Amino acid sequence: MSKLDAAFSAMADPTRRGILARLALGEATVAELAKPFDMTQPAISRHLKVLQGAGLILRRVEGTKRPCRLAPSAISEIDDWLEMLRHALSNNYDRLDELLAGMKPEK
Amino acid sequence: MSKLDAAFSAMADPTRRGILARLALGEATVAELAKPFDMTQPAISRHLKVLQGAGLILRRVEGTKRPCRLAPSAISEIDDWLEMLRHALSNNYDRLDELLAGMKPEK
DNA sequence: TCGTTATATTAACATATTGTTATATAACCA
DNA sequence: TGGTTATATAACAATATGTTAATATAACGA
Repeated sequence: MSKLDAAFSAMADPTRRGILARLALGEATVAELAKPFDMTQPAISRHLKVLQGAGLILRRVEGTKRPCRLAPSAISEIDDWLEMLRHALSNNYDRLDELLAGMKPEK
Repeated sequence: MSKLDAAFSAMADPTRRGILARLALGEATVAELAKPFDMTQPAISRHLKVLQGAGLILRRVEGTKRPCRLAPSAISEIDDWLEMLRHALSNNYDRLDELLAGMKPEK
């Protein structure tokens, strides 16, 4: 699985986006991250594994705790790829299409 | 499924990203989109359905053809959400990260 | 050491996704 | 008309994903 596959796929889950949103406020432990969700701790652990595998979060060891935080380079690959679409959409590549679509005689 | 779920999930597949990349160059029919992939036409049709469901592409009817193009608002919701992470990552909200990183009271 | 806390791992299961083939629909063209 | 082209849908198998429950590991505190 490519890095982009993993990153987009990880972001596709609302629980995981919730976790990322929480981490945007700062570091948090697994228990802290699990709190807001109506979900078991193992489920959260697996979501964290997915986020880590996608390079979106980093973890450290502090006693029995494993605080998580956003990976500094988290969204760079995603952003790079989206830049291609952004460019296509901001320039008038698609305007010509729209124009042609509008001019086509209806049946 | 939320809009964001659908959008991220749609982008998580390399075939669908390939289709989007092709559409960034301009409108294309289903057959044209299917060409580069070692995959049957029905499989491509389903990928297109996923992309359309996620609001990433638009389609029109032209005879027996169904040309596809990027939806103008394609990545806006994704971008909005990523902006939150971008902001969290650019500002050093995580003071602990800052401490661990350099121990410098830089400003 | 013993019990508690924090987290990870495994097993079992249901659901979703992705691909295939076969067939349907609908417009075009001779 | 009838045949071809362009695309969609149905049915199915294989695989992936997400959840819970049960258990394991590992560090803390008394």
